[in-house]
Amino acid sequence: MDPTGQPPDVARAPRPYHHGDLATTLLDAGEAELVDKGIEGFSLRGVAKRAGVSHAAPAHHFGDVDGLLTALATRGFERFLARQEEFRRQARREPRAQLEASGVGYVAFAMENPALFRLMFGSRRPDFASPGLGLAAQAAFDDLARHVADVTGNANPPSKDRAALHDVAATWALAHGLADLLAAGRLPSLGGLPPRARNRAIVGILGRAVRSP
Amino acid sequence: MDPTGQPPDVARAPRPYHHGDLATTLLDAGEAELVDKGIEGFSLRGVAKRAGVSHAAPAHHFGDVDGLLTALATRGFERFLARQEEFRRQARREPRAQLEASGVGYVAFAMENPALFRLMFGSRRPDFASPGLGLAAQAAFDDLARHVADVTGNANPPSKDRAALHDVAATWALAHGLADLLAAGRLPSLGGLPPRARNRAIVGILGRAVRSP
DNA sequence: TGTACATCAGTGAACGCGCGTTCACTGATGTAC
DNA sequence: TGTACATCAGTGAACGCGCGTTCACTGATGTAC
Repeated sequence: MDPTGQPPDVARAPRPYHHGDLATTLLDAGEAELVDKGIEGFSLRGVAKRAGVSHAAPAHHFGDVDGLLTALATRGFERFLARQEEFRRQARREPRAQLEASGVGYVAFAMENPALFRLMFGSRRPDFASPGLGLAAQAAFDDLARHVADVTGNANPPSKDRAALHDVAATWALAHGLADLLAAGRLPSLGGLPPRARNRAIVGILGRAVRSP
Repeated sequence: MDPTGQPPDVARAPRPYHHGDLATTLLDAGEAELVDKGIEGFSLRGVAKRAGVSHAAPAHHFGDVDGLLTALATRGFERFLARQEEFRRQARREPRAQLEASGVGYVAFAMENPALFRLMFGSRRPDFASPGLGLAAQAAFDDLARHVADVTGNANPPSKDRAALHDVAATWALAHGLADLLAAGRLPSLGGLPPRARNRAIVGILGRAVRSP
């Protein structure tokens, strides 16, 4: 319990009329709302309440509720890529190790942010036709495809080359399937392992997707 | 346009006071509602309207809205298994061909019923602790695990044997990832192929999950 | 440095709506005798 | 075969609620001169 007896998310000092960075605060509050209520129970008023702001305030930054969800998904894809990069930075430079690190990061992100992952991959509410979200999602795909190509040595675009398509589809599907099942709590015998053992298992499984040339 | 000028889902003859099989009608209407509105826009009143029945009627059969969603997911898992069996029946008896057919059926079901698939695998609203749904979901997993074991020749339970766990996790994740991505319209270069070519590609990809002994 | 003014960001009341659920009811069906 | 009665299945009105959005407003900030 907070010793002042105040709820921890209420500012002690009188908050200035202007917030400073309400957009970011609202995105953080939106993520918390997603975690708590799921996409199905997500509401603009709930987000505003979490942010400690009147329920009409978000409109100034995101337009309507779908605008906020689109922004949340966009930031989600950016973090998704960043998480994969983090794992790659700690891995050997060799293409295979880099691809494995990407896959582990893919799955780790989903397990760390299951509600956000669902918004990004399992909801129709964000506007994927909006340029920001469209580009962020495409960037994640392109990044994975590039790392697959580095391993196979096949630089042809998947849309033109059947082998390239199969390689990238297999890798993506394997990572995505593990991510989705583990985020949902399916596969408990894998998800319940301690993190290091789990990541080792994931690397072993992901290795089946593509073979080096 | 219907030549009688009547909406096709309105009965011509006065409907008797008792419906006969309202439970099934409501499940069908629920699936249509899912397809149209998604899980996020799903409402009991919408389902009742589709079924041509007062909005209080569903309570007699399913209790509340979550009861209906749980029943929908349960029937979904039963159909999911049945669809895989259909593909297996048309395949060679050899274990590898049977497993491939299961995977193709897994993906086909998801592409044919994307909204239902999402309810089954991507929503927290159905009550997975209810015996009916719990058993139906477990049966689907057990079925897949059995076919994986038939291919690998490893009969140890995945919870005890690491190799068995990796094999079943890899197969499930690969099928599930393809299903989820294709159902969502991601992977258009694969999803856009004509059905026969698509299934051939899926078989090729699924084959990477496990190796025969 | 001061002042007028435009713009921006957040407020709080109000709106209309669709929702899930409850409730007393009524029509239909099944069963006991 | 008839009748009384219990049970079942569906109705329609009513409830209270939380929602997204609109709106006139006000406090704060930035800028031109």
